[in-house]
Amino acid sequence: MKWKELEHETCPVARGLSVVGDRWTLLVLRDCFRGVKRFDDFQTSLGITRHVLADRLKRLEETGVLERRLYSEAPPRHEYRLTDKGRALYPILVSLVTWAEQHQPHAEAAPFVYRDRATGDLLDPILVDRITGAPIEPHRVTAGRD
Amino acid sequence: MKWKELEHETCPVARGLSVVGDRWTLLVLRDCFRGVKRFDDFQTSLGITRHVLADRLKRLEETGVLERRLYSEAPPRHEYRLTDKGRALYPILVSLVTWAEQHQPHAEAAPFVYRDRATGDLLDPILVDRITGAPIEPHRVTAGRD
DNA sequence: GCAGTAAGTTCCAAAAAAGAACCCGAAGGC
DNA sequence: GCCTTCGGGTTCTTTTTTGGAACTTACTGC
Repeated sequence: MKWKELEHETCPVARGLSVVGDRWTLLVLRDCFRGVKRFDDFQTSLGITRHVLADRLKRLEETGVLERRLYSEAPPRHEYRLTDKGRALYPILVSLVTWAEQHQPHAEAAPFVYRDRATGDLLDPILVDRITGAPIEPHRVTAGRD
Repeated sequence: MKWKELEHETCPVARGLSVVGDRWTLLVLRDCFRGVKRFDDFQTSLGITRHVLADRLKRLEETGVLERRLYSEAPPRHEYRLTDKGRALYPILVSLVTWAEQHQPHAEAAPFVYRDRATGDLLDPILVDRITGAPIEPHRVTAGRD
């Protein structure tokens, strides 16, 4: 199976990965959520080569995750912003961070945490059903097509 | 930045991706959650080359996500099972599936859904705080080190 | 008119993945 | 005994992707 063919797979994992399954893409998106918008800021923040960065930004724009907008006419300058589709990736990033902090911790760095912006309370992210609030765990659910 | 160096990054996104950020790894894990355990079953299910599959399984074992256990002495035969650390990746996979179904849908296939195994009710996975139940969204939270 | 800046491109070398064939140690059929 | 099959890999060779650095374009400020 080639990478390009993934986007037309019926499996939703494969379709998701066709957009964000690449080595750099989620790191680019992490920066987007941190407020990074410009090419050179991504580049210095990530240490990615300009070549690969240009390609990833183009793909993310093509898939509708980022929007490329002109913020200066002369000289032409662009910035990249998350679309609604892009912001909807947030739970994936938070789940990844939570997992990494718990199971792949860094030896020295202080723990990385999420807090409620209003109250400052520590948050403990967990996946539940929107209606019942029941936790979503492998042994409690079935996955499949309707 | 080289890929191998990612595992010692302080950023939790980078550390998480050092384990699951690869093209194939999450597809292998998808199969694990579906109950696939044997080398050849992964290979035919994924269409991955045997070479790359052997490498991914080895890495996943090394990082403690999968456990390789002998189920036959002669000839020696192994199977791969999720550890607790591996099962803890479930929210990432569910978040990815949910995002893909909503924003990257397949033209023809019936929708892919999660159901409560006991009641059969449709589930709508959402990330919330374990204590308060408040949804975790970019504009409501801050992310950083303690 | 020279240096600096933002956003890329281009070129070449190195690393990783694809694809296919091959290997090993049983076990089963005949 | 000999041949084939099966599970679980390893070894090739060829493409594709990355990495690294230099070059381009269109301004601005000094």
